[in-house]
Amino acid sequence: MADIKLYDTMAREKRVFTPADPNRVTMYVCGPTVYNRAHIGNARPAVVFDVLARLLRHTYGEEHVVYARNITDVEDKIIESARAEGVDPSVITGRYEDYYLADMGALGVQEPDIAPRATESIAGMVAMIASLIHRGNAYEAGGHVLFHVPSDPDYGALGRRDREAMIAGARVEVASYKKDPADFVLWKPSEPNVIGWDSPWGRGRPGWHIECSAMIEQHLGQTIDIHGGGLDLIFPHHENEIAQSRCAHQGAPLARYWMHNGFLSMADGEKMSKSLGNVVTVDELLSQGHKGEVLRFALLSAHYRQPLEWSEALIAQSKATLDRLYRSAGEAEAGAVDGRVIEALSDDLNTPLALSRLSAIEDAGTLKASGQLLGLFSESATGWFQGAGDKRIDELVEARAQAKREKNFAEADRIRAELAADGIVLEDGPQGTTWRRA
RNA sequence: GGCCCGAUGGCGGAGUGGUUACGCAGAGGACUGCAAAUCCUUGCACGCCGGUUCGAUUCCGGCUCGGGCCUCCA
Repeated sequence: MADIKLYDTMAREKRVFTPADPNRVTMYVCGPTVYNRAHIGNARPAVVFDVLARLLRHTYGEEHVVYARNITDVEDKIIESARAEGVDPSVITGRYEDYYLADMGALGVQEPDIAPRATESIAGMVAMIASLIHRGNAYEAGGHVLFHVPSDPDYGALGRRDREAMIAGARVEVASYKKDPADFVLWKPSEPNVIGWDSPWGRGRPGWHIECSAMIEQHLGQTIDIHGGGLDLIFPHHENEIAQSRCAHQGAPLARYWMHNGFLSMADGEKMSKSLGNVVTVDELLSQGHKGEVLRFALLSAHYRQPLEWSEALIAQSKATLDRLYRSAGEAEAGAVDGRVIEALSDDLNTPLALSRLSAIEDAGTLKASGQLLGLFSESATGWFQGAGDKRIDELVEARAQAKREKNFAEADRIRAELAADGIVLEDGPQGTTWRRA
């Protein structure tokens, strides 16, 4: 079995991946806060870590990988949305969770083994917060419970930043009840009309970071193998998760490998983000007629740590390449996965290299299996090119064949043009004519 | 201001101390009634300036440009 190497953000280098227990490889990825539709940038980590999960399953066995991706369903933006629509927050979260799963599913993302919701782990959060208070790492102030950053001498290791820098660069006013400017919220009070849970510190709701720590503890254990997420989560989110979990667990590290995906940018080179308003949602792209698998291919065409500029040209190139791969794979049954593809993926998930190696595969069955490891070839070539069958097309194709037999090329070309107007491309081969949707 | 990352041919994008993937697009050819698809051929790329070296796109330093993070944005 080839070694898998992963770039570990903590170590700042590629490291050979050795799970603590090869029979139970654990991975946790920060999932969505469900208050709006996922944009294509949000889809990158879902797709990237989906590929990693597939690779791990292929390497360690289907039953030996536990992949969790959470749903953050309590958060102030959710509360704002619910208030704006005049509905219960659960209406918002239920709706966007469904959308999220549908959108990711369209991109060929398999559902993780566990998809914990924050609201279902409140008890674990309360227990962890109580433990942190007990150990002197957290304190109650002004109705809040705060993590006291100076109580953790190792704070800041992931992002490599010292507290002076963090404080100097802070963009937000420091709340007066904080003992230290870097302290962050574990629990905050909820007004009577806001969602909340009873706790030793009064009715309130959890801060963002404690959610992940508690869900990881509950579902995967104190130390997991891989923790993933977007680059922007390194600080403060993952830094805070690390501090909370380590302090609550007598120094046990939260994760043995930290992985972070780079960002998508738009044509102007700027990061795609909600606050900049330059987002395009997965749903919009699908509505424009782009196939989910094409979008997936586009997302995988750059290495996950590299920036990727999202553009129409990228989508078009991805489609052209995928079309050709589908032709090569044809209707073949999946065979064994190509070793060179595994090798590429095993080298820190080098998907562009893996994709290029797909082109070099001779055997259709090997190609199909290898593509499927990347989440491609979700359907047969016929399904890919034709979609649902169409009797009218079949009739026109037959009529054209008749015209060709009669050497009536004018009529044959007229029919071909008629179909072309509907986006149907004809291909004459030795076994007759086939058609596909362009 | 602090920290970090990137810079490869028309486009996407690997990789490497010396011979420079692959894909898309383009060009030429074969095939085709014409196309499409396919096959073959083709393509003066490694941001700038120094350094190390017999030799650097690849290592080191500086610069320029671009991007990201700096309290809840994947």
